[in-house]
Amino acid sequence: MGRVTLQTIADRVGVSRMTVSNAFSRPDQLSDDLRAKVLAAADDLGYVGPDPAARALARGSTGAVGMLLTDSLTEAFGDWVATTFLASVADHLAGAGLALTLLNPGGTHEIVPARDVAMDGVLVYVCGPESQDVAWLKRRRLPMVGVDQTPIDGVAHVNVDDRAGARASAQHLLELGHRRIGILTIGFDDQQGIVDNAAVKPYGFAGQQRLLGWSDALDEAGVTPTIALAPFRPAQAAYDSARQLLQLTERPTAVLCFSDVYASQVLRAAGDLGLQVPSDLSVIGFDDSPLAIQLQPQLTTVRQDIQGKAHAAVSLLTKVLKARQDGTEEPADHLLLPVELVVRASTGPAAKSKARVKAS
Amino acid sequence: MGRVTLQTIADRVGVSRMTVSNAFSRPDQLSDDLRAKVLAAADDLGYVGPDPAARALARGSTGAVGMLLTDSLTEAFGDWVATTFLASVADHLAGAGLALTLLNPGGTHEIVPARDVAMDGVLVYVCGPESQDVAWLKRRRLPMVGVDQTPIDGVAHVNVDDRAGARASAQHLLELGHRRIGILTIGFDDQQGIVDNAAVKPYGFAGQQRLLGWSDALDEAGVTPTIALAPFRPAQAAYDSARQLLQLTERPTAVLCFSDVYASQVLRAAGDLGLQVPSDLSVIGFDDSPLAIQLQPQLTTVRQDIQGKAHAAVSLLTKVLKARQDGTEEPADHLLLPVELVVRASTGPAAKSKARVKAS
DNA sequence: GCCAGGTACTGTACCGGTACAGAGTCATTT
DNA sequence: AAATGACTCTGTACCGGTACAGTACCTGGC
Repeated sequence: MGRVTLQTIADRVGVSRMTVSNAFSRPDQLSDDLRAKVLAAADDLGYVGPDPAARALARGSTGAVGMLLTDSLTEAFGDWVATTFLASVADHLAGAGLALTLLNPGGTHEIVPARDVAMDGVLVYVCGPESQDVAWLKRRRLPMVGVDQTPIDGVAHVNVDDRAGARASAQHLLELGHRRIGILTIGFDDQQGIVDNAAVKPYGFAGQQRLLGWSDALDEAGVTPTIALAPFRPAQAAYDSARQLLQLTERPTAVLCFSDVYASQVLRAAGDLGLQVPSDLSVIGFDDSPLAIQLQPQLTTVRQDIQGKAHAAVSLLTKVLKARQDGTEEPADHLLLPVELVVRASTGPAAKSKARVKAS
Repeated sequence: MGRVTLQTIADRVGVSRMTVSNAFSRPDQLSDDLRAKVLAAADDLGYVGPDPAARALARGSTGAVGMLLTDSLTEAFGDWVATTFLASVADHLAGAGLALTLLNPGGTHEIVPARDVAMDGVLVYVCGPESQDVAWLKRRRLPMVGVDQTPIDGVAHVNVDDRAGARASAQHLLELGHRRIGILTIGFDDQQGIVDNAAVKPYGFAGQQRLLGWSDALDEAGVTPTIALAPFRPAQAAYDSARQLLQLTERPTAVLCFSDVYASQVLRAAGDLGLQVPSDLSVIGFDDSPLAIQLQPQLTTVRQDIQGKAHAAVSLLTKVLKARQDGTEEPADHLLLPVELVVRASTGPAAKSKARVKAS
């Protein structure tokens, strides 16, 4: 007994293969009676439905879109922002009847998912333009939307206004009277601790944009921050760098952080050093993750709307998909989503007396 | 200018289409010289590689396996166990050169991923046997491995020895002298608070197994627990149920919890009621998530090896895949992974005096 | 000098569908 | 009575590859 295909059913019912195909895929193309008969025969034969692989070839669409992430997934899933985004993307895609395929980058094997997996389009999340996988995807001319990364020419993008958010948070500190300001942001794996401002090269697009934003405000006020870096993982690295910042002779009265997670390490370091937040030290995070309100004190931070980002990315991608299908021009918009400074309890006025004592 | 296919390249180089195919897919089938020439021509024409969809049809394999989860992903990603498992699965699959496709269950649309997406096999995580999506997958006769769920006949499974873990944790309490024991476990959405023991029907396979395990030990000791339920979300529900338990006249001296998250809510409720852990109350969690050591006091809990579970599931699935390909018999093993009781600071001897006073 | 066995390439027959342009049939319009 | 059009169903030509069984040629062994 061979496999059941459209032809098997067609023979059984005594119609053409095309009619059986229509029974499944275009119900309006045949009478209800016949269709019922066909479906009954199909069911009887144990036919499940048109073979997805064959259909994908014939139709030119697969019903799945890919998602490329920089790191191994275990890495990415340790990050609240990435996880939340991914989940939200999957849910939004579900609404469009699309499945989400996770593309492991690299592929030491002869198999490179970005080259070898069939999909209708792809979301590229936090990947540099130099990524090999992105190169494959581009060569395939797959409909593509980049998210939270350095824009690539001719590709649609969704980004968050990291720069404006960072600017606002720095401005907030300035308005509170802070002048000795530390920055704890994300570096490459080999970067750790306080670094020369001229040499700072944060990791990733968001890292760069946030630094630019902080600098926008601080430069304007003539304030030169002290910058410390730490790789994203392990968390301890951020703690160590935070501690370095807080043990400077000219200890900052406030620290701007790359993320809420970094900020939590600053809080921990502050606690361990006997510093009160916000009276001795103000701390600002980024993202407004759930952590922000769990921390003691609750964190002043910059909120980004991750669900909104996912929604924007999915709808932009489906737009590109549709344009590709219709043969119309494919949008290559660069969306920039707004952020919002959320002031909570971790920031307060600069401690003037102490600052003077130390500064003199 | 049409699309570049194998034929385009074959014509250009003056060889057969088959030779071009071999140049890409079976390098040993042609001379290095010719292969280089073919690849150069391909590159020149902007050919990316064999079309994945066509290849999938011809070869009968797609390079991706699916993963079916009960809930929406946003739901699942709120769960540390599920997230960690998912990430680990993806990473292990990467090692086998496979991508992971997330199958949204249901599909209100005419599109049902479980039926319509091409894949080589599928992991089914925490889905009941009554799931429609599982039914589709079974009808497709896809190689399949179930994880953390009620075993389905003829399907390979990976489960954790929840029952033994629960038994051990209850035993631990008994050995510490506890006789008034509360249980806080997972219920369906409409179940909340203390319920009649006879009527308890926990949610999901793990929930049922853990209850069985606790009962194994408690029954043997002639102890009848007080059982409270709470849906998995929101977390507040577990808190409310925990509070009910702790405000009983005959307050339990120890609480067994479905998960570390539940246990954390018990700790919180205990704190709010002025109870000291472990002197007034012992608490045991399940999973040994990172939360367990973040809590104050650190949690006694049952450790399950989630990475190991992912590894087992992936290698079992690849085994089934291989058997399918080779035409050999497909394994339908039911693996049961061991767990381990980890005793930390949240459990201690039953407070005898108090117990007597209240009990008298 | 003949045969065995390799290597390098080709021809044919699929894989299992879908798109699209007919071709009948029958009721309605002019 | 012929034309129009809606409704059903069919035939053919792909979609872009891969498997497998040749065929032709070359090399070495006896």
